[in-house]
Amino acid sequence: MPIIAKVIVDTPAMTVDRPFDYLIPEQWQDVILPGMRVAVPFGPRQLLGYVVAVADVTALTDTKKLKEIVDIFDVRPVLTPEMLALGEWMAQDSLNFRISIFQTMLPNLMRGSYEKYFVLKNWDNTAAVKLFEGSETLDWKAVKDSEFVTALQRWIQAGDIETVYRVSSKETKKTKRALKNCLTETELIASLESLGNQAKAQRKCLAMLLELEATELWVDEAKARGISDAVLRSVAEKGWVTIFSKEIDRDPYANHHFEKSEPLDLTTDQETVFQRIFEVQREKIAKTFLLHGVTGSGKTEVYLQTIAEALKLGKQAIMLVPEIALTPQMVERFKSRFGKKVAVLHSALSAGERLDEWQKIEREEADIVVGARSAIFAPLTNIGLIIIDEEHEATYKQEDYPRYHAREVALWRAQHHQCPVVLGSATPNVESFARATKGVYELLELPERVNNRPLPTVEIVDLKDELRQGNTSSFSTVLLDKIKDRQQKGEQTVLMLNRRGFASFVMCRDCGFVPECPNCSITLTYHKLRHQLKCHYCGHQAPMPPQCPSCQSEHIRQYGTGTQKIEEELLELLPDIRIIRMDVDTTSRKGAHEKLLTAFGNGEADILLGTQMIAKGLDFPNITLVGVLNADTALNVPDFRASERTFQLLTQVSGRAGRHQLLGEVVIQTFNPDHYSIQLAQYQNYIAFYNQEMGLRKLTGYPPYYLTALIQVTSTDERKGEETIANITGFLKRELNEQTILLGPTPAPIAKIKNRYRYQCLIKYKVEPNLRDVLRRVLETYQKEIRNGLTVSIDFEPYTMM
DNA sequence: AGCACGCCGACT
DNA sequence: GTCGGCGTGCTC
Repeated sequence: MPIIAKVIVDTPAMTVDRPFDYLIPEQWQDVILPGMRVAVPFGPRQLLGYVVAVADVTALTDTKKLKEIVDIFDVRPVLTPEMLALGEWMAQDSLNFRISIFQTMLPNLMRGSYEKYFVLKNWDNTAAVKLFEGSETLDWKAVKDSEFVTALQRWIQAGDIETVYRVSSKETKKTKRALKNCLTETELIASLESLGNQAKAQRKCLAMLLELEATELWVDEAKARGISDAVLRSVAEKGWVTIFSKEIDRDPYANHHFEKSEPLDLTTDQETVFQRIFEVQREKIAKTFLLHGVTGSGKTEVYLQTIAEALKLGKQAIMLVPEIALTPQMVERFKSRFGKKVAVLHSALSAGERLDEWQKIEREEADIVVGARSAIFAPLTNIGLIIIDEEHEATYKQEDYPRYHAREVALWRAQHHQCPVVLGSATPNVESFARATKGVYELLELPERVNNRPLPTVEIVDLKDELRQGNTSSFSTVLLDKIKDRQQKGEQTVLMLNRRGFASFVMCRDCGFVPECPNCSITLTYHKLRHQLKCHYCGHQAPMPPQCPSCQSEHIRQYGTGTQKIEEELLELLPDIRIIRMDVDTTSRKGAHEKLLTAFGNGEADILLGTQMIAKGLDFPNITLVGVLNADTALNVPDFRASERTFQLLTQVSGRAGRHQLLGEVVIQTFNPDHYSIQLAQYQNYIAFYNQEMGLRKLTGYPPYYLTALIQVTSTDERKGEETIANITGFLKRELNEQTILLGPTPAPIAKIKNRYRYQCLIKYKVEPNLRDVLRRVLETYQKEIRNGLTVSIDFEPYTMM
């Protein structure tokens, strides 16, 4: 009989990132299992914790220290043994805290909610009774900032009051009012006859109940049939029906109807790819495929059919898509093919909806999970296939704690379940493609668009020439002519404004002064709506100065371009053009994204104007022109992946044009027409891009030729930060191989955020078997410095180095 | 992360 | 003398 539970407690700190032993009270001795959530006393507090193991003995020498588990929150484990093992691996591999990992694996509502309150014990203490306002308890929050804190401390010492810490789960169920018929058919008829003539509404109600086959009915529905609340109350009073709250699942797609779709015929290429994946599915081995298919080559149909095979084999499947591509269009495709078997997880769900979807998976009511990054932790127990669409997308890497890459988690789970992983992309991550050429992954290709649709023709426009010809607008002559042409033909245009590394800022024309955030080393962004300057990192706001604060000149104005400004500019050039604008402003409301896309799909606009969010997943037959207004802003970012990102973005957005009957055209406007990432995007020539990029990576010593880890130090004290990063770099130099390259120490590209100075050092290495141990030692050393406003963080294979 | 414990300066 | 500041160590 296990009497000891090993528990990871809810405190994300290095010193407690290990299991603590607790006694299992007798009544729970065969109830508590690994993976369950419990409440445990931890120091003076009570915390939520995850049982990671049960045992007969404790390794603790002083067994008097053992405390008992005080509460349990689950009847069955919420974390499977697989998830516990995965969590352990993630903790070791990425130096994450175990508690943070477990919490990301589960819906937010399963986290603990904490209460602290006082209980009055001595009612003779009149001052206390007064403060408690005659009640037995007093909430800590109500007094924590008041002048009574010292008095309370005194009373605790005297034993007049006690502090109570309580942890509970936040889970709630959504309920809906329902009515239950308490009468038999004969009783119903009798009651009907007993009613007087004036009780027409009650008669109608009973008549309805008679017709009803079920004994229960939603109150909503009764109302819809013309039975009012008042009538329900009177029949309930007579005991004929009871009204109660019934738990329901929140189904975010409850009001959608999905047309059933059938598998499409596959092209020869699709068939070859499908068969190869299917072969491995039957063999039940862990193998990773890289599916390189040009835009419009029908990757999604292959996904759908391999998933169908997984189901036929009695298995389940996970399909990850970038958050931004988790559009209603995408969900529609899955729901219409697989119906109720699909669970969808994305950031637009409310906490309750997310919990319900999770539970639907846990109860094995869903066999297919479609979702963004964290859906890789879906509690499926019999996975037969994992697909990551647009595998090159940066959103698969979580950049804050716990740091993880969904691709790596997918590979781990595939190993556990012995099933294939399919990484799909038109523009694979350079590292992934390198692995495919080396045979670590198996390369599968879809080189042609379905129905032999040609790729769109791409024209590159040099904005320097436009300027020379005196065109200072955001639209080149070529692009504007083509837009006009489409408008006349009734075809549609997608315009993308690339916002990466780019925002509208303010500058003084006379002295060049640019307003910066006082807390962060970043230029302030101009917001037209409020006529304000805003910092995107700390939220600092300032009014737009009427004069230059530096030279008093009035020639201070906004530079750079936002979608709003583009919209105005275009309306000035083409007054009768209909534009739908998609950016953070117009899509922040729930469902707005879907609404705008539907409107565009219905032909309610000539132009869809947006930021990167429109580059993916759009599939409308009438789009024949794609314009990229500024292709190169992403090139100016200090990041070794800048070219790769630019190439990927341009290729993706170009792929939106001419996907169906009509031919597509693309216009790319740039100041760097000769840059290889732009040149090669013109022909969607991934292989040429890959080769060129690999040459550069080799020369500069970046992935995949080197592995990387980024150490970042932040400090409120500039000197201390500088000192610390220097010490760490020195330490690393001593501990690591001679061949390992250390870039730094240097200030981070954004040298200050929220008044914290930032420094970094990039480790580039080939073989470092002890790297994790060495870095763990670094973290341990500076762990106590957190108190002095210093943080040290480590990111393996970073995606952004800002 | 919190919280207690403990060691120093400035007050009744 | 003691109240309360915050540096340090511990939590099964």
